Amino acid sequence: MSAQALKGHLDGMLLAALEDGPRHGYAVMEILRAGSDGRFDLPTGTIYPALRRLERAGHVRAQWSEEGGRRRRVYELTPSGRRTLDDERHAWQEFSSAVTALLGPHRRPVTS
Amino acid sequence: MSAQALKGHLDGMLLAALEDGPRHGYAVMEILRAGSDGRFDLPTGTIYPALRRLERAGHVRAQWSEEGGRRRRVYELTPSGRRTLDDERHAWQEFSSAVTALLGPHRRPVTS
DNA sequence: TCACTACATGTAGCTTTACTACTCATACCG
DNA sequence: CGGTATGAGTAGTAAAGCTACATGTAGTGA
Repeated sequence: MSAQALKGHLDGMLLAALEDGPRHGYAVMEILRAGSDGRFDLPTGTIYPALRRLERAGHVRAQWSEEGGRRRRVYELTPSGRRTLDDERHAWQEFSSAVTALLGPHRRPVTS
Repeated sequence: MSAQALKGHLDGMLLAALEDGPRHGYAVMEILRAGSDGRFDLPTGTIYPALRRLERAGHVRAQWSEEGGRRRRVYELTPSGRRTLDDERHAWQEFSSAVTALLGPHRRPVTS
């Protein structure tokens, strides 16, 4: 995976990981890793700042929780986050179909 | 389309636009615009530097041509460029299927 | 003739965003 | 007691597309 491939597509995936209920950062990380067959094995330096960004943007709400001596920051979608997720899904559809069309299948020269 | 969405995916599309024969920058720009139904209407400040980058990387070869008082820089794929295009196609498959899986379809709550 | 648009190429500086490389802390397992 | 998994974070860097410009020719309509 190219170093820049993720740019602009991470937020949507983070929001999607929170869609089915509140999750803490580490769990979101796992969801991305498992849900991509290990392809998105993102460093903590990517995921935590990204979640902070979403918080600042008002798309998620965060809350500290202590459970079994384990300090966790649990994130939850806001209504704005749900709307944004819808938008991101739509944008991804548009974007990916355009790239797929342009990249096209490899047309090998006819070898009749 | 998000400002960063293209990051890391442009090179492949540029190479693909050159696959069927040499093209000059402006023509490549048109191919991207037309082939994406107007979604990738990229500014010249994006396309020309990107082509230079591919040239420096050895993926395309460039040549000036004068035709009807029109000064054009014509780009052509190198063997390395063709290999890279194959790689980019493969990477795009991997990437887009992973994103699609994670973004997922919107599962609305059952409304029985 | 004049203005506007399409064609054609380019650069300098900005911005965004993911990554690298760290720090800190607890729980668990051998 | 040492290593790994869990859990959160920051500072600084690099990549790459975008904005806003400059430059020039050709064609078209008023």
